[in-house]
Amino acid sequence: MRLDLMKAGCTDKEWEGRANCLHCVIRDHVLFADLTIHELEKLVSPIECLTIAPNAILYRSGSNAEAIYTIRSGLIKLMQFLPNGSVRTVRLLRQFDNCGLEAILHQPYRHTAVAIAKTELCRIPAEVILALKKEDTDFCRQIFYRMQNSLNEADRFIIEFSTGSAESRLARLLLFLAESSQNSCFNKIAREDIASSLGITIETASRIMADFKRRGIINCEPRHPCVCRPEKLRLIAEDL
Amino acid sequence: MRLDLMKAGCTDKEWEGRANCLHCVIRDHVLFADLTIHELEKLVSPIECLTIAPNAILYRSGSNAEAIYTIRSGLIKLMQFLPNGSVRTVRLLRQFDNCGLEAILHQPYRHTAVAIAKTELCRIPAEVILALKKEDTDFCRQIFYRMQNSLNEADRFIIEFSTGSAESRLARLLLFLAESSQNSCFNKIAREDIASSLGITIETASRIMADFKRRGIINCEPRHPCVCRPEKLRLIAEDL
DNA sequence: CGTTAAATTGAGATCTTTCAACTACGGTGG
DNA sequence: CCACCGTAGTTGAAAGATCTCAATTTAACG
Repeated sequence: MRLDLMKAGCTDKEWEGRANCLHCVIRDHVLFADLTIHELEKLVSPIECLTIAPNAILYRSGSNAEAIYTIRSGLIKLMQFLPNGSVRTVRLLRQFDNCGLEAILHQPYRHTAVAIAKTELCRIPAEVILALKKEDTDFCRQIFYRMQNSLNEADRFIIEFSTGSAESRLARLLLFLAESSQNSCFNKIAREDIASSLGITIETASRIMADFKRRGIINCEPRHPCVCRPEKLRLIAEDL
Repeated sequence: MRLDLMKAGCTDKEWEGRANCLHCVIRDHVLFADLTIHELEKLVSPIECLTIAPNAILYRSGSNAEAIYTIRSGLIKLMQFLPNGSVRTVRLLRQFDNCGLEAILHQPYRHTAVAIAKTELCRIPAEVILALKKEDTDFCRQIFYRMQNSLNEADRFIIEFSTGSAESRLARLLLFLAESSQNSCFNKIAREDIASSLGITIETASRIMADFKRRGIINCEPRHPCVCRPEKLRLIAEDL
């Protein structure tokens, strides 16, 4: 796997590789929600939007954390390597989620971040955060909020993806993946990613997915997103 | 179980129920490490130290978060209830750890916090934090640091206590419990707490503990802390 | 269309749970 | 001091879940 960053305009194609946070479509949800247009204008220059392809590595565990990221669309996994050589996914990040917050504390990245799907993100250098923090004390609240959100997601990973039978954990994962879509569908996800997210083997993940298909709980046509039945998945998720 | 808070002097017995943060023995590790004595004096009054007994509930999930806590000694579990009625421990907190950081964001507590052992803690009302944040922008850094630390611990819970066989998870838990002591010992812990921390059943927890005793890996005399052999536990922890 | 990686499936071994019975321990009250 | 009680801990046996390893099929991609 190699780093494969493709720069892209933030919202406007003409601004290739440069952020246009003033007109950003997700601005209300991102880090600068509380800032005035004026404050924003001074600081946006070093911020860039980028798009990374599936399997691209955003950053590596242990490397120098120079920026934090906000996900605009797509799916990112945060992985951690175990002493015995295996790997565990500890977080799945989606739209509005943040990663790399370690950068604010000048600590090295604690995970390896890899795109599962094509992902668009905003890259905010640590200096920008530190500058904003100095100028605007209320800006801290935004960071608190982001960190608290990460903690929520971490708890959710323990509760939903690391508790109960493999079948109910997988049901919860599919519900999670389908959460953001209106028509209960989710993009293809590798069995290996399912397995490392749930702490099970690839074979078990495959068997349960096959079983869900046979029972008509999910429907995955090649080249298309999978469609699922949330009511049925919820029954399995709660072990009823 | 009922709330059983016993107030105790912070460091000086004469200050019963009131904090004496200026002379606090763990001051360098706690939230106010970066503040001057002068800044501290103005704010310590509403802070109190308290000691809670085993099984005492520090706060309940969903209740109004009015204060954050720093643990001075002891062991606290953060629990979360599942839709199906069972319960999962998502964090084990020890000396220097914090909980209830939700208070800073005026969010309700997200866990139920219960003492596993007799625990001493400092209680810092949310207003104190907010006041300090206003006066001292660098104070935010301390909060960032605490939150980042909570994230570390959450990841650790996933990696160490929710990954691999029940045996290696339990070995990692015992290493965690013995971590702070010089002579590799840890206090008695209920099988139920082991089970809810590792996502296994009480019986499995009991069987593995019994097996560890038989193999001479741990030695638990009644009325005494357990003594363990970290080298052996590490081999099991890493599945070698 | 061929090549390669990913996904699927089967069968047996191993691990974990379940449920039930039993034991040990720490109080409490006589 | 001891008998009693309730809770927590232990153990056994069988069922069920998951893993391992190997073989096979399918899908993806140039």
